[in-house]
Amino acid sequence: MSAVLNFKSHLAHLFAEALRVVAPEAEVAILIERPKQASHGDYACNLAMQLAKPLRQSPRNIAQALIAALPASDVIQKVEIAGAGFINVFITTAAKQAVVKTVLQAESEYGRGKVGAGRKVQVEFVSANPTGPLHIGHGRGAAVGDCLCNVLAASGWDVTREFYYNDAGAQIDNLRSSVQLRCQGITPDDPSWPENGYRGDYIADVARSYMAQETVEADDQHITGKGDVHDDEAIRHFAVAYLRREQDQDLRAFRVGFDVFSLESALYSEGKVAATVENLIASGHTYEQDDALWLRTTDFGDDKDRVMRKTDGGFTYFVPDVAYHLDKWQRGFTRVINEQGADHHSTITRVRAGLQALNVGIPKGWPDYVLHQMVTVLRNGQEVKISKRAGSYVTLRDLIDEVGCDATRYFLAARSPDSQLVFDIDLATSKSNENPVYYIQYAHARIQTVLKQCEPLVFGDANVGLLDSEEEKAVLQQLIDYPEVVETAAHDLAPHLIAFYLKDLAADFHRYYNATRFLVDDEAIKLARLSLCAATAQVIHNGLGLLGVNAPDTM
RNA sequence: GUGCCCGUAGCUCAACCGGAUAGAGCACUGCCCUUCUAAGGCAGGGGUUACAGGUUCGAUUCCUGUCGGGCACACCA
Repeated sequence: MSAVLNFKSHLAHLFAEALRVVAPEAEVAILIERPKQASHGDYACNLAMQLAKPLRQSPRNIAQALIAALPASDVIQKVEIAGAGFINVFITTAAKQAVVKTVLQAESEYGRGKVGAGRKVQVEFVSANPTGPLHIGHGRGAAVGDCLCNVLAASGWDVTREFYYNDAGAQIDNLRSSVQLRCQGITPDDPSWPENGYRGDYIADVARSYMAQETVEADDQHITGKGDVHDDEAIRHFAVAYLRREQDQDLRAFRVGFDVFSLESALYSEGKVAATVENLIASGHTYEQDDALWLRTTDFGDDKDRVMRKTDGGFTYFVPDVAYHLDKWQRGFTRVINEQGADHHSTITRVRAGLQALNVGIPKGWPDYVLHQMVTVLRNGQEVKISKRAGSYVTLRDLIDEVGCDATRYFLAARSPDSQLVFDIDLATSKSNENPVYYIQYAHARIQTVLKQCEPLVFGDANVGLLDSEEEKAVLQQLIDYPEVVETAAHDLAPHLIAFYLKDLAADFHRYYNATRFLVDDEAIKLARLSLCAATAQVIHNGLGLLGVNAPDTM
């Protein structure tokens, strides 16, 4: 039996052959697509319409010639010309049925591809400042970033997940002074509370813990509170460790892990910031003005030059950022993707400009960025304003506790990062049935229940040729599509495509389930149907795995 | 004012980097459980794809402009 399952690329090759015969000179892209309507076949090619102009012939005539030149293939049942000149291809049912055995043999490997070819890619995401708990915006970054990593890994990339801590700036000093004031019993409603001090209750928790001389564990370090109200350095050290621990715990509860944690403070202590500044000066793209050092970012597409070293001698934040990205490059990551909130988009130009100015062979558009738009939270039909300073926000921890990890991850990852997201807490909790994640998980659970009643099952003997109802063909086609969906999600850096796909697969399965009885007397039919069920469950399992969502056996 | 993202059914979103009659869910109406999980399925109504032009065989998709929403435009991070 022919093992061709990637019909799209198979057909593309066939049409390329036909094109060489019909119009060897033509330079057109061969595009095979899935028609929306079943009557238009399984796959369609628009080559004839594209060739109409250069060949000065009618599309239908060209289509006729292309079909005549199309090499034979045992997966093609028939080819038709339709509409203005579409070439519609129908795949034999037998070729589609083969997917069942392929899935059952490959198991969790089904859908994994080799496009990445083992190349290294580093994905930086979350990268929250250690100045407070993770909020829902970080949650979106965590969900999107983690799924993106999973999808890239499934496409054959060697993925490194990295978290960058801005632990060395003005906001850290802010944190320190806020904690210090709390240690002294001063609260945010006191008139002496600084304008930009952190007001959240968690600051009081940090202060209490510090004064009680508790020990926190973060990043393999044990830090014990000194209890000394006047030791700035000890307070800063403890507060950062305390909040990092909180973030680590939240991320673990969200099932997100990292391979590497990078610290901004380390870039300073290891001299990487100083070295980067020296190299930028040596590059000739800097100048002194008004007692400050400027980088001529306008040489690289920025709309104005940027200060590197302030009049007070400190560096602006993007200088360590450039040093950090140079470090990524020197670690051998020719591909880097930064997943961030859209409120950081102005940094892109500056970081890239700094890297270009260094002139060390870094490509112009490096690194890549995936920016997710802002998340609005609705509670009781009202928007919850997120403000870290005012201390009002919805934490990731709240969401995990109230909504659950599965639903939260799905909700936050199931939308294009380019779109703003409205997270309605009441909808996600009180009416959790409406959440599509349950719809998908339910399909998986239903299958497991059915399979459990017939164990042990040996699908090797299953006659998949018996699967030819409309509902069965729809499910088969979905299973065939899965590897391509994974590949597209990785290529487009669009993990939400997995979520949409799973919803469609679940819908086709539920339709099949309602229309068909599996546990029938005819053993051959029963085994064939159960093999399709098992293959469907496998793909749901694999897809949900990419989203970091569980595939439960019972609900 | 400048840059980036978005605008599709009453609501939340799709439409495979230009394709054929723009699709789901929620909500609304009516059906389907003595048999595998009804957290499910079937049927019905609901649209000038914000607006106006342009590009071409063909536009929700690309280009220009207008309107509307969000984000960012520091010697803050």
